[in-house]
Amino acid sequence: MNISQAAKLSGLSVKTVRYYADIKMVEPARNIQSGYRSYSNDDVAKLNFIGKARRFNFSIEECRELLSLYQDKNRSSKEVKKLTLAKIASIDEKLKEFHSLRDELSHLVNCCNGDDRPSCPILDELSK
Amino acid sequence: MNISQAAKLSGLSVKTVRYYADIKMVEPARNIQSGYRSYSNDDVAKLNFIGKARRFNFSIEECRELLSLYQDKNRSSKEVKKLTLAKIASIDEKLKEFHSLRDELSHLVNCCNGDDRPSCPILDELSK
DNA sequence: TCTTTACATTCCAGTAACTGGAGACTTTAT
DNA sequence: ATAAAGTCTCCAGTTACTGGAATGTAAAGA
Repeated sequence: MNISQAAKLSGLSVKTVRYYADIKMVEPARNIQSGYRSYSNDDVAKLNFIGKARRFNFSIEECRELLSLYQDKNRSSKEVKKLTLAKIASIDEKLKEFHSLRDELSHLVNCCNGDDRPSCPILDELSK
Repeated sequence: MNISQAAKLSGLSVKTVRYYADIKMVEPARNIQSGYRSYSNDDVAKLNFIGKARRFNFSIEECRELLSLYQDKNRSSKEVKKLTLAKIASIDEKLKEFHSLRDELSHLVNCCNGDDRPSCPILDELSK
C-alpha cells in the first residue's frame, strides 16, 4: 500500500511515516516504476508499535530497542521490563516537578488580586 | 562584571547567558577595549527573573512578555495573572497525561514476569 | 617581562522529533 | 487530455540551548 494508506492505518502523519523511513526505523519496499514507498501489513504493524511506544513517551532510540526486542522471537521479557521500569521512574520525576510547579504557581495566583493596579505577587516572587 | 560572574550570580550557564544576549533578552554593555560583555546588577536581576520563569516552565516568548511587564512600572497585575492561569492549565493537562501514562505502564509492568522467557505483556500490548 | 593559564569572543553544528514548503514527478479521476 | 491528488526529494525551521573550534584578552606566577 502507499504511504498515505499506511499513515492512516497507523494513525501517524505521512510526514512522520516518511521520517521513520528516513531514519531507517521502518523501511518499506519501493515500487520500481514510480519510486513510491510500498508498505506491507508488517510495516504497518511496526508503525503501530512505534506510535504506541511514542505515546508511552519512549524516545526514538528506546523505540528502536523495543522494536528489536519485539522482532526477536527469542528475546526475554527481562530487558523490556527493565526499560519500562526506567521509563516509569523518569515519569515519576517529571510528575514530581510538575506537581510542585503547579503548587507554587497556584499559590502565587491566589495571592494576586488580578486587578489594574501594578502590585503583583507573581512578579514580586519572580524578581526575588 | 564579566559574563562568568553574572552567570554564577544568576545560576545560569555562561552559554545560556550569552544565548540570552544573542536573542536580545538581556543585552549587557560592552567593554570597549576587550569587547567583553559587561553585566550590571540590573542585568543580573533580569537573568534571575528569567531563570525563575523558565523553571516555572514559561517559554522564552512568555518570559519576554513577563519581563516587559516586570519592567513596566505601570503594568496591571491582571495580565500577569492571566498568563499564569493559562500556564497552570497547561501544567494540569501535562499532569493528566503523565498520570495516565504512568498508570498504564505500571499496570503492564505488574503483568510482566520479567524472566528469561519471551512472553512479555508489555510488548504484546504495544503490538496490539 | 615573558609565559602560562583562564576567561572571553564569534561562528558553526548538533540536539529531538518532527513539520512545512518548494519544485518536480506519478497516478487517478473526469 | 487535462486537472487534481498523491508522492518524491531536499532544504529550512522549530525550542532552548549545548559543544566545539579558532582566536583574542586578562590575570597570575616565574
